[in-house]
Amino acid sequence: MQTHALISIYQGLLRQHGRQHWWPADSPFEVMIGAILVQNTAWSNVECAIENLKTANLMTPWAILDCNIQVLTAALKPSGYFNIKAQRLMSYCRWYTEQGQWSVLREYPTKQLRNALLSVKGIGPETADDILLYAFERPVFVIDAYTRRFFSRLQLIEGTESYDKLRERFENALYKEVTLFNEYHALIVRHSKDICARNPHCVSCILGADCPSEQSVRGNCSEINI
DNA sequence: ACCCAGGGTCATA
DNA sequence: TATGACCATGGG
Repeated sequence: MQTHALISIYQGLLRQHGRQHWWPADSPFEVMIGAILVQNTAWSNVECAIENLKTANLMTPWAILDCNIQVLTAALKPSGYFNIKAQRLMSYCRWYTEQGQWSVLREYPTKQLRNALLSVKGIGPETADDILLYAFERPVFVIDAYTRRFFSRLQLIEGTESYDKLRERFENALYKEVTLFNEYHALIVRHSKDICARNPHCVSCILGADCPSEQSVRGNCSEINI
């Protein structure tokens, strides 16, 4: 993976979209909840569910563990997969409180914390990395569907590589800085939703001046020079 | 009416 | 290891 290409793409995204200030949440625990609820789901739906949780006073792991599963399920309805996600929140909160919650977990080395997260049923590699990066502020590079599509259109990856292989490639090519990884992933998501989401041929729109968004929406984006 | 969204698990081959 | 079915709502 070429470091220079990744940096210039990042700079292009940042210039076009500005800082994203992720993750949109009031607390690290809310980040964790959001990371589980957003699995294969539009964020706008997750926002509704999080509002429901706040209204029902269910934004602490203890409140969730104590509540009726049907109450939890009802609150999660707008985010889809509500039966599964209610169970995933429960099992996550059980793990989280039994491990000693924030004050204990924050002391774990990143690798150990990642393995611990992956041991929870319902937490896969991407959700674990969302939590590591945006709640625990560890320098891990999140790989999601947008990231695969974006970089495979730029022909910098094949796209079918394993999750961990891709993650290591990006992490090895960049300075392991939390703020860089935070903004980079947020910018890829923002960019993908904003401009390229429904256009299979839009590979770029990265250098805003070369590829105005209106043009890209019509499918006429020019190839980017990295 | 379709398609997709900031995935993960489980059953099969 | 690698596909496929399943989970379910809301917006384009």
